[in-house]
Amino acid sequence: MSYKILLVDDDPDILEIIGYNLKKEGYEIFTAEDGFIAIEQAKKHQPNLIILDVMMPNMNGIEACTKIREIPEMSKTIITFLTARSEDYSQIAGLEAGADDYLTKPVKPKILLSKVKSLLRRLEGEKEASVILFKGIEIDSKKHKVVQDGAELKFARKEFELLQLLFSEIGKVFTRDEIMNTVWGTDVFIGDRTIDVHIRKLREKLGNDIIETIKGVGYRLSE
Amino acid sequence: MSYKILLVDDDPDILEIIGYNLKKEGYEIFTAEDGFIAIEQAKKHQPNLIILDVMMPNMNGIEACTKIREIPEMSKTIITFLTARSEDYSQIAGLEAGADDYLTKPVKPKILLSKVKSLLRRLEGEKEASVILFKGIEIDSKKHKVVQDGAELKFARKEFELLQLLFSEIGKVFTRDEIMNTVWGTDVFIGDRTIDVHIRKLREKLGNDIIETIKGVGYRLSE
DNA sequence: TTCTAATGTTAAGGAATTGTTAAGATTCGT
DNA sequence: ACGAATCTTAACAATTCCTTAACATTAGAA
Repeated sequence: MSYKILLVDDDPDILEIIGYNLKKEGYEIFTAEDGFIAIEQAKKHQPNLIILDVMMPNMNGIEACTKIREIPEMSKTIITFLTARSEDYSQIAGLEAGADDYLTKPVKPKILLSKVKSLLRRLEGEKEASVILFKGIEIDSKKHKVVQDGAELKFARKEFELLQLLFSEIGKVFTRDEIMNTVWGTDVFIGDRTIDVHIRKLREKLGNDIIETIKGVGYRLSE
Repeated sequence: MSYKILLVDDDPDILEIIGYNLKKEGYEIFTAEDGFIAIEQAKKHQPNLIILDVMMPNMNGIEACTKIREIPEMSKTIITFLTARSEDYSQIAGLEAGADDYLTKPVKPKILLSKVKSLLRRLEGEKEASVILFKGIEIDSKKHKVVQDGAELKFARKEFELLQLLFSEIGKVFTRDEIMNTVWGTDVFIGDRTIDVHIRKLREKLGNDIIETIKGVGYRLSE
């Protein structure tokens, strides 16, 4: 299996150089030029490793790291910082924000590669995913797999993301706004009925007594 | 607040190693060497997280987990299993016994720590669990759920908002103006009877001795 | 007590929200 | 680039909720 790596730096040259070296080794590379894009990309691609520049416009690396760590599916992702010098400050703040390691600029390709390899080795023994079980439904977010009473059900991406959201806090009511912001993102505008349609698809597959409508409020899993 | 963690394993070395790493992070650690002791310890210390070895003499981890889950005060406790890899069955059996996650041996300290942190992060959100309890009525605003003596009652949106308002300050008299402004907003004009009708709906569902009318003033919960 | 303003009750119509369906648009994998 | 899967939209149906109006009842002042 090829690992996915997300590179985040505001300097396109660095993205280019590091990206080139990592691609050559067979990794799948995504890039982002600031913290906001990084978070989007992280959600979208669920990388195994994120290399995050500390100093960036908009949202700096430490903030971005904190935000990414708040995403449940991202708890197993390894995050490493990229700092100009090995400043004490960034090491401490970075590690507290949930980073696993840090690299210093300028990055030498050989060092980078051995570091990346050693970081990813950690994942080898760790393939298991966070599994949620509720009402005979088992959701494995890493494997993108849902099993109900022993039988596997197939869900398309948006469906699965919606499902994950609802299962992330069993019984909580998720408003349409929350659903939109989480599943579709804050900058996408979709019609009113789109969410209904996806809810319907979920009910079609899971049965009608799993997802409850709270009219005027939102949807929740019925306990 | 420091979290309490209960470690359960029949191998004292593992208790020692994991315990050391977690203590270093500021967690309060308790240990047990088999399922029976684990249950005692759990009752005594009410830990936030239990890390439970599956294979143990006397009582194995799955049985222990089931028993612990039966203790009402322990319903919010997070339980995670510790398994030697490749025992697939224990994953399924474990999750059905009520575990939230599982770790595989051998455990690497950094992975353990990030896992523990991410598991405990779940509790953060639940802490502000906006649940009010009064006269056998439980209101959970996050879940938009009302339970009276174990049975769930359904409330439409406006009803629920009105209910929340009354329960927000038990015993306080809320004037019609206050109710209007809070539940309907300042720019909506509704007739005189609308509030009465909603109050009536609440009484219909909750019983007549919960909400009191103070004529000429407003409504309140009767203490 | 009597009278009056305030509140209680009921059912019905309309408003707002959600459900359903199928077709067109988009994305994805090969 | 093509077909298949997925996503979005729009039109309409179904449902639930909110409000109102008309009338009944009650509490408290005179």
